[in-house]
Amino acid sequence: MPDGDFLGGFAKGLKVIEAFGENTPKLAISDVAKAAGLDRATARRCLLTLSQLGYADYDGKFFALTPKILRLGHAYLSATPLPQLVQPCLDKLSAEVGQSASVSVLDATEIVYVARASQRRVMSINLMPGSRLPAYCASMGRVLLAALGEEDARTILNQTMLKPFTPHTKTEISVLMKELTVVRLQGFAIIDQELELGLCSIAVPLTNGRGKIIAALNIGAPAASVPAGEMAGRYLKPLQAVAAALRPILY
Amino acid sequence: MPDGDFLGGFAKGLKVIEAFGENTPKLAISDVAKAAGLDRATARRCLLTLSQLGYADYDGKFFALTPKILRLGHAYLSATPLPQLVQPCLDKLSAEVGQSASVSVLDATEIVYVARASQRRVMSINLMPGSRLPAYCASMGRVLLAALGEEDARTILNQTMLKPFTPHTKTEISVLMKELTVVRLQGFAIIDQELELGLCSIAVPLTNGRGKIIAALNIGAPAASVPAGEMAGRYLKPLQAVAAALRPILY
DNA sequence: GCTCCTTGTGCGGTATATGAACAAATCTCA
DNA sequence: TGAGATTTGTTCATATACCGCACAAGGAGC
Repeated sequence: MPDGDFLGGFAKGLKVIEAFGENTPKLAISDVAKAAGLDRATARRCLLTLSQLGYADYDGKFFALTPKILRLGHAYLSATPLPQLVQPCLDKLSAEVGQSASVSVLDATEIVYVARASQRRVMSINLMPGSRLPAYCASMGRVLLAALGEEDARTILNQTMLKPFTPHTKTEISVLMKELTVVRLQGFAIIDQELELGLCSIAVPLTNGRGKIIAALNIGAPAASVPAGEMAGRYLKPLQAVAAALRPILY
Repeated sequence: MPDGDFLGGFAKGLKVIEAFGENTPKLAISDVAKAAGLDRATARRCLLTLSQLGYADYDGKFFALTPKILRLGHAYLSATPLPQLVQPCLDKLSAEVGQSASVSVLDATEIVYVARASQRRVMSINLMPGSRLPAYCASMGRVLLAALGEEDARTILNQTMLKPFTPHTKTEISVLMKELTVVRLQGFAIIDQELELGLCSIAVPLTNGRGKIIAALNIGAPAASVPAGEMAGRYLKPLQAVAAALRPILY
């Protein structure tokens, strides 16, 4: 069924790149074929192409991506206005409150960090632009899901593997939906150690000049020094000030 | 001429993604075709495919990449051991000396940041994992070029657009080659405002367990607070300590 | 209204995907 | 250790989908 304007070969190649995930730096042809759901012959040609273009290395047995592959993602970060516009504000905010600050957008069920100013590390995972977290248990995720409206948010939650990262993680759709309503009303979201023990965070939406919510802004802090109850008191105003300052320059 | 194992279509698709560069967040079909050197019909099919897969947005006139495209590059950062292994050391180093520290690798004529711990911002450009700088005028670039050996380094310099970013930038191949010899002998490189006025940096190579240089590690500091002459005295030992600590765990 | 530039669309020739069959390596278990 | 079993990599023929050209249609600018 030739869709006319859909290039199956290209799509398969992209799947091959995505086959290289978290814990799989080096993959054999069959591994890739399995991970991407492709025929081994097809996977092989994609990999050899990547290798010839310098996007992958091949030692005769395993393929591994090269740093050149970063060009693809970096095309977005350097081309899109959002990361560039918010970075200076993020730096200032982070220095002001002495905690890490980040901006992220929604991609399906995950939030994607597009800019970040990190203070001392409090999380076990290392976040950077391009990093992803499940939306349902991240403060920015809650804000962005709330912005979608009831129905769309529920659709996304239904697609999500709701797994408890800590004993505090909320994993029931009804509970999460109620939480989203609260977030929508109060205009911010607070996460108390739902993603990682010892970590609290608070997020507000970033709206563009026309009032559309296009991203979220947050501050994360160690629960030991800033209990969840104090997050709003300490950080809500600075966050809202930055959001207000950014509004006119965002599109 | 069917190369047997090379997928032209896939290669073209990747070129289309790379067409979205620095100052071109939104591109029309013809723009992409021109930038990537493709037929308009081909560019159009690639773009529509990207759009159908969710990697790009199409408003009927312009295409723009979506955050989903970051999955491609992030596959590398999260899959490759190097960034993960060095990040903790980088954080410690950065906190210790109170300056930004980074690790990068070489990709053709450019260095690519694979990990970074940033202190207050001193550069006008915002560096993050995936960012690129020309190798010839960056301290880590000098280290990595020196590691290549005379001949390969010269080849790369010949491919490079040697442009003076500041009055201090060295742009003559003979001068640069001599500089590389010095770097090779002394085991580190210092850049004094060659990339940006007011910025000095010092870099050392990172070797793996078998003695091969696989990356470079640097510290950048404002020239105002740390003149170039003091860079080595202050930062060389900490850098070398980190490099030595990393050696056994790098492969 | 005219031109120039851009976009959308069919069509033929050609390169590419497919799946099975073969070869080579790796594993398993005596 | 060695032979069979299993997985893996590669090759090949054919049906198919893709490439690029040329033409038609839609806007933009003057």
